[in-house]
Amino acid sequence: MSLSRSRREATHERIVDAAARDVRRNGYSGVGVADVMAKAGLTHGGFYAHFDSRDAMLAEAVERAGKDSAATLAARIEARRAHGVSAFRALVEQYLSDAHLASVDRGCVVAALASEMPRQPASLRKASAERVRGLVAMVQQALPDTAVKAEATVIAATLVGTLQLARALAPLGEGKAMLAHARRALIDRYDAG
Amino acid sequence: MSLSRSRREATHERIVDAAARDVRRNGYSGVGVADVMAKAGLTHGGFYAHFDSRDAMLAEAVERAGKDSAATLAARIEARRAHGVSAFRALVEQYLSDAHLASVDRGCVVAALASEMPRQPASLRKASAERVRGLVAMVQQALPDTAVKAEATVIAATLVGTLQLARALAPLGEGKAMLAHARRALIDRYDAG
DNA sequence: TGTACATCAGTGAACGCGCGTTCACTGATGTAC
DNA sequence: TGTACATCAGTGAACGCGCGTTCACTGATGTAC
Repeated sequence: MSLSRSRREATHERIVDAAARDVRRNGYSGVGVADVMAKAGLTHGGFYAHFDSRDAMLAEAVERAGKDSAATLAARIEARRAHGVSAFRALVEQYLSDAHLASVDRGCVVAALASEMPRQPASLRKASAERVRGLVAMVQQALPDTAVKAEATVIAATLVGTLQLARALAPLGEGKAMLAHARRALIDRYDAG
Repeated sequence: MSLSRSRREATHERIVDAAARDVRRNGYSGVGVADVMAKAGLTHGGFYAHFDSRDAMLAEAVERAGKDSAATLAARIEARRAHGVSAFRALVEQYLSDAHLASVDRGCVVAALASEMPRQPASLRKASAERVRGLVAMVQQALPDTAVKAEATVIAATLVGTLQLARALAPLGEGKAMLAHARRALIDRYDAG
């Protein structure tokens, strides 16, 4: 039984992982049950043994996507701090990096989904809003411990907005310049030291 | 013939108008052919006499939505300038107003769609990217004519990001406070005079 | 001015496909004795 | 240790619905003479 439970849980993880990427790449409405199951190496029939509904899976996927990218970002910040870079600078440089511009499906779930969040059913909205708060908290933590902490929401909004607009313009080449400009503006403003 | 052409054109306008609202309220994938036609007072059968495809209609709808909200915003800015308010302050106060938070379907198309733009087919991406440039141009125009003009993209990103995050958190009450904070931050920073 | 014909915007039924959901079944893993 | 039974994760076919697209047709508007 313990063996079978761990197997079931491992399968569940694989499904959520696949969905966490698909939801960032394709949006809420672009995640298909059969598709996700296939990516997890399964057939679609077994889906409802794992989730009550497609929406329930999406809620888990959003949470997973948020926690994954938060962990990646936190690790990156730590690594750069070890090299003497400030947490805030590391956060900005990572969030607004060319790599983040390109890898939507591994990146920030808020940037990937923000404009769609208000249209989701309640349970999904809730899971999504939680990711927004997570991002704001992360920015706040990276900020030097002064009165600037109050600026966390505006900074988070600037990060998200910049990445989104850069992606919208990306294949046309204007995206990277936009990122570079925003990196400089934010670092000059909040990390002058 | 001139009469029939104007009738056809008037119908076309009605369809695009309905779609311009629906695409902001429901996203690209939330716009249905039959739905839009019904809102324009028609049956769905006549749709393909007006557009080559659903995507072609969406491209027109995005353009229309952008130009409409830009015109509304410009008029609002002019009105407030007549009362001695600076263009930039008027822009920020209008864009980050509680009214704009609530009325997605009449508001900025970039804020309504940004995270979905990279996922659209080429023709739609192009129309959408054009709206991003339009917004940046509008911000640039409202900025006092100094070196700050270069900040237009970051400011546009902050406006878009703030509105989106506020909407994502809106029903939970955190949205309005977020807007108020961002208004103050932007005005203090760029409109201190 | 009036009649016959042509054009054209819009109608409504139907087609086809994708996709979420259901369900009877299979094969493997675990339990009872 | 071995045999019979129970549990359970996963399979694959099928259902039902929404929706984009097509098409033959209608009724009204405009043109020819």
